[in-house]
Amino acid sequence: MKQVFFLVDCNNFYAACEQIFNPGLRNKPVIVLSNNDGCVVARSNQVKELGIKLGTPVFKLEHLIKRFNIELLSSNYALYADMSRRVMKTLSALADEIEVYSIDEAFIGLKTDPDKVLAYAGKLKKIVERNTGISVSIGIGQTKTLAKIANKIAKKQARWQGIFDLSQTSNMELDKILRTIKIADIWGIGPKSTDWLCSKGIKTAKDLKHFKDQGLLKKKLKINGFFTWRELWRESCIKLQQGLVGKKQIVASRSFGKKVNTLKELEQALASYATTAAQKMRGQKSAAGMLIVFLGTNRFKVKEPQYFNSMVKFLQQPTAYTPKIIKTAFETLRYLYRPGYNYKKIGIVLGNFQPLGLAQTDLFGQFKKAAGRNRLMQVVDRINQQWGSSTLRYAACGIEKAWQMKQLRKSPRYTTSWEELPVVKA
DNA sequence: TCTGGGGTCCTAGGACCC
DNA sequence: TCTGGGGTCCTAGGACCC
Repeated sequence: MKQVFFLVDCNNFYAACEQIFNPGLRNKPVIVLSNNDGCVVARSNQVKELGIKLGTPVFKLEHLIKRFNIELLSSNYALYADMSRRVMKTLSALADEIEVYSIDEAFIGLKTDPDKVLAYAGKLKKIVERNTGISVSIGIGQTKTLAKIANKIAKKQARWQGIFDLSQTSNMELDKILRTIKIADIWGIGPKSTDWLCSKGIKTAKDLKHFKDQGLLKKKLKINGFFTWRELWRESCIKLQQGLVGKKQIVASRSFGKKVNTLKELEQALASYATTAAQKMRGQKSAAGMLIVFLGTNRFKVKEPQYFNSMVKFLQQPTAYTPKIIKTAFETLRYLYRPGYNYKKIGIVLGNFQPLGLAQTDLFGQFKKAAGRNRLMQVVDRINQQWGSSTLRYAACGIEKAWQMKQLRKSPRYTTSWEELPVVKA
């Protein structure tokens, strides 16, 4: 019995979600766009083959889009979140230890006989695909870092059919494979570390593994980089994080779909994001002890005057009451606002969480008031959950919302809205 | 015209206390 | 009047992830 990690990663997740519910999109080049329909966040295989990179602004792709008849879609997070939940639920039923790592990835930890590893991975893959329609790739290794690397290989090299195992390779074979992995493709090694390592002549995962000066490594890449190095030697340092972990902070922010320069419009947008963030926070049963408001101009317009700023505000009483959060955010915004700029973005961060309902209060009267407010918020959340997210709104969020982001190509919420269920024509 | 959004963790340095 | 060092907490900034 030995400990192995499986990294299960959905293939082209957002594009795949769209293709499941719209068969006309299958086997076609599909791009899913970021908010405001700005740049590429997901691609179907056909688009990857065209060499289109993640993050490319869509206006740079006009010619390719026409030439190859690429389908463009706005991102539809309600759909992706629901599909993710289905995938993770299926995996959880098949695994003792699971860490949901991102919307489309999960680590699974297992103690097993080496000869059963591949069969188990095959079972995971088959059942997820059958239950959800989403195809996955699985990488296996004695550490999370190696499982990540194995997953890359499973995805890239078709002959492995979506499953690649590094847990049973000999040390010599492992080094041979690590030689083919570029330093920038290692989990935990970002652009800064890549630059530094390359300047030292370290270009592949094998080079890093055999780098001798551990002291220097620790000094430059810090403790996490050192863990990465040890994980390449099959020593597990980064543990599985199981269970539902509440967020430590919650951010809501968007770029505007049009020019915004009045305080009034900024307030409306801020109130809307504060509402979203507060609702999310109550979903994890937290109350905020702090909030940050930030705003800024469009950094790509180099000829326009630029302004970025943010401010932290601590709340004497942690609160989950949306009107209080909006009010505090407005006070903060008034300090930050400068007239005469074209603003591109505003946002709010909630943090310093305390469990909802346990918030300390100094006066009995305050306590009673807080209980009433919690009940009110529960009712609002439940109504919005059942009847659509904007059934009950705050007047501060505005009615017209000219600043709202552009999403001209959004698919229906097939799985989360009764009005938008897919209909099968007989 | 058009360039995403939402997170976590680590560390250095300052403030403060004893 | 002189003189010290250790510990903790907080915060801002950096780096990284999907």
